Amino acid sequence: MDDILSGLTAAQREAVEHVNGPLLMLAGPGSGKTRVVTHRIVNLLRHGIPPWQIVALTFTNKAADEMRMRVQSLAPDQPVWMGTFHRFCARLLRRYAPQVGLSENYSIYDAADSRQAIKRACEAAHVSMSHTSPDQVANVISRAKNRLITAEMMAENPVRHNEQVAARVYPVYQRQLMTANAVDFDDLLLHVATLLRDNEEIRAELDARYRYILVDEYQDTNLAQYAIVRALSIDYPNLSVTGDPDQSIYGWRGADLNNILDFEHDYPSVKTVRLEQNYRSTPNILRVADQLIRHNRRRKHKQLFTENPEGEPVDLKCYTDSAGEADDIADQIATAVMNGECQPRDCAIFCRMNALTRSLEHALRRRSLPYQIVNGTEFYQRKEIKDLLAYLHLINNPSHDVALQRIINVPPRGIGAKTIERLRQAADEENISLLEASRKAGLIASIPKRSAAKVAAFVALYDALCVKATATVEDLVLYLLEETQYREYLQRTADEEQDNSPLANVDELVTAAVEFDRQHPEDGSLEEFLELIALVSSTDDWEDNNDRVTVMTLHASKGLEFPRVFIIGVEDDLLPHARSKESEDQIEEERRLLFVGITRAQQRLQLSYCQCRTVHGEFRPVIPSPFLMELPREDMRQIEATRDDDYFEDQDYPESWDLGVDDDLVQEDADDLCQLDDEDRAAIAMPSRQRPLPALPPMVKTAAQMAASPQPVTANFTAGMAVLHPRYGEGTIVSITGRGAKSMATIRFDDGKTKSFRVAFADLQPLE
DNA sequence: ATGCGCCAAGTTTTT
DNA sequence: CTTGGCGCAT
Repeated sequence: MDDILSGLTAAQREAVEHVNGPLLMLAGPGSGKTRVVTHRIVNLLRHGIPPWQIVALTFTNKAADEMRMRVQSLAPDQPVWMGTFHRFCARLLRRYAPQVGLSENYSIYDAADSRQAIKRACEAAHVSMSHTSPDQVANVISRAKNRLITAEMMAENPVRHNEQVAARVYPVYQRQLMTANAVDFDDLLLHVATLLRDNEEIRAELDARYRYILVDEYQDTNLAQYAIVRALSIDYPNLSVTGDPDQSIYGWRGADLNNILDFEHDYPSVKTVRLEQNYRSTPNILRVADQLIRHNRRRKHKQLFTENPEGEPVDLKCYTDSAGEADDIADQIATAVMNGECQPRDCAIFCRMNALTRSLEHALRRRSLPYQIVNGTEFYQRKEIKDLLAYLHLINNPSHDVALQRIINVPPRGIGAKTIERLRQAADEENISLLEASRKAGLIASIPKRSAAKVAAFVALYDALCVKATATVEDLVLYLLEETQYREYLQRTADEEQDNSPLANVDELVTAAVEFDRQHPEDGSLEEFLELIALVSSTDDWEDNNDRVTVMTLHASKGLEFPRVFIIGVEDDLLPHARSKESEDQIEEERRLLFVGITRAQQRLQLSYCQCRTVHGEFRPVIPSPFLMELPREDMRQIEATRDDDYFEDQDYPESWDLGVDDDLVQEDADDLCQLDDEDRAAIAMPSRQRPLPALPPMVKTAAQMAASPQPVTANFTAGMAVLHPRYGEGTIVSITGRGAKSMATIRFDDGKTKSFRVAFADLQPLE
C-alpha cells in the first residue's frame, strides 16, 4: 500500500487517497500530475473498486498510452478504460447508434472528409459564398457543435453574416451526414451528449457503469465534453478532473475555460487540491513563467515554487534575421553536443507557426544534427493512402459519400465531373447515398448511356470488392490493390520530381494492415481498423525514443518537457499572433501559449526575436513581443547577437554524429534526402514521418543518416526470391516495386510478418 | 478528361 | 515565398 503513497507530497497524497466525491486537481506545470492520477487509479483499485467502473479520459492517444503504461506497471492487467474522449464516445455510439439515427457501422469523417462534405453542402444549400468560405462555415459549424448548438437552434438566432450562411448550410450538412451514415469529430461528442440528455434510462445505466471518471487536461474541455462527464456523474458524482487554467490554449477550438473555473460552483462538495510544487524547472525559469502569467486576469492564482537548485539565467536573444536565429541556435546545440553537455534529444525548438521551421531545418541539416519535426503532414493524409482508405470506408459503409466521390474515378475510369455532379443531384433529390444513386445511374435521365455504363462498371467493381469485406484486413487490402490496379496507376502517374514514393506508402499501409490483423486475431474487423486510423493523429507519434532535436509548434509542446528549450520568434504579431489580438481573451490565450512553452524547459531556456523577418516573401522590420516586457529582468540575460555570415564556414563539424542511431528502418528513407541539393526546399518539405498508424515502424530520416548514406547500389532482386535480412532473418520476396534507388521489396518473413524495405538499404542477401 | 497555368491567400489543429 | 484551388485550353 505504501509504495503508491511513498515519495509524495502532502497535497499529492491527498489527491491520490481521495476515493469518493468530486475532486478538482489544479496542477501547475511539472507538478507530477500524471503520477498522481495514475497512483490514484491504482489506489481506487486497491479499495476494491472494479476496474470496469473506472474511466480515464484524455485528449490525445499519447497521453492515454502513457497513463496506461504507468498503471500497468503498478497494477498489471486491470481492465481500466483509458483513452481519448473521442474514442470513448465512438465506442458508446457503436452501441447506441440507432438511438441517434445511425447504424452501428457508421463512419467517422476526418477533418478533410468533413471539409469536402461541407463544400458539397454549401453548394446544395444555394447560399452565396461571396463573403465567406467553406472553411469559415466549417469553423462556425464546428464551434456550434462544440457548444451543443444544433442546426435548429442556430437557425433561430444567427447573428453575424457568416453565421447566417453557416446557419443555412448546417442543416443541409447534417442531413447529408446522416444520409451517409457518418459523423464528424464533433458529432462523436454531440451525439453522445444528446443521447445522454434525451434518454434518462441510458444515462442512468452508463452513470452506474462508469462510476469513477477521471478527466485529464480539463481546462481544454468544451461544452459538449462537459455535458458528457456531467451526465455520467449525477448518481455517482465521483468525477475527478485535472487541469491548469494557465495552460488552456485551445479556446479557439471551443475549449471553455469556464468548465474548470466554475467546477467548484458546479460541484459544491468538491475537494480541491493544488499541486504547486514544480519538479521540472530551475527557479529562474519558473519565476519567468510566473511573472508572465501573472499578467492574465482571468485565472486562478497559483503559487508556483520549486526546490530545484538555481540554474542559468534565461537567455533573451535578439538576432538580425531568422537565418541568423536558426544558425546560432543550431550552433549552440552542435557545440553543446560536441562538448558532451547534452544530446540532441535534450533540445527542443518551439515556434508559433509551422512556417517558421524552414530556416531551422536548413540550419540543423547543415550541421548534420538529427532532428524531428512534429507537424501535420500526416501519413494518412497522403493522397494514395486516402484513396485506399476511401475504398475501405466505402466497403464498410456503402453510404460513405465522401469516400465514393473520392474514388469513383480513381484510378481514372472515364467518370467525369459532370457525371458525378448529376449523380449528386439525383442523390440529393431522393435523399439517398451516392452509391445508391450510382446503382440506378441507367435510370437517371440526365446521364448519357455511355457514362451510365462506366458507372455500372464501377459499381460492379465495388460489389466484387465487398465479397472480401469479412476477410482479414490484409487480404482485403491486397485484393483491393489487385482489382483496382492501384499500384500500376501510381506507377503510371509517378512524378519524377517528387521524391516521396507513394508506392512505399502503399506498402506501409499493407504493413499496417498486417500488423492490425496480428494484434486482433479474434476481434479484428474492418470497422475497427478504420476507427483506429480515424482517431490517431500526427502528434501521437512524436517519438521520444530517438536521439534527435525536436522542432514543433508551441501548441504541440504541451505535456512535454526538455532540458533545453529555445523559443523563436517571440515577436509582436507572431506571439501574440496578429490574428489573435482582437480581444483581451485572445491575448491572454497567447500569453498562456508562451507560458506553456517556457514551462517545458527543465534546465536552460532561450527566448529570441529578430530585427527583421521575411513574411510572405518580403522583408519586414519586427517589433519584439510585448510579453517580453512583462518578464523579470533579474532572472534573464540579454544578448544582442550580431550576424556573422562567415561564422558557420569556420566551424569544423563532423560529417555525422556518432550517436548510436541504430535503426535500419531509419535508413530506408535516407536516400530521399541525401541525393538532394542543400537548397532544395522540397527535400525538407517532407519531414520526419513518425509512426503514422499503430505499431508501425517509424519512417524517419535524420540528418546524420542523410550525411552518412552512401549512394545506393541496387542488386537484382525479383519476386519469389528467398532472401536473408540482417535483422528479420529469412524470408521470401513477395513483390518488388519502383526502380533504381527507390526500389522497394515487400518481404514475407518466415515468422509470418510482412515488411517493406528499400532494396538499396536493407542489405538483403540472396539465398540459394 | 486531363493538364497546365494563373491568382489569391496565408495561426494554432489534442480528435 | 509557397501552396492550393479554379478555370481554361487541349
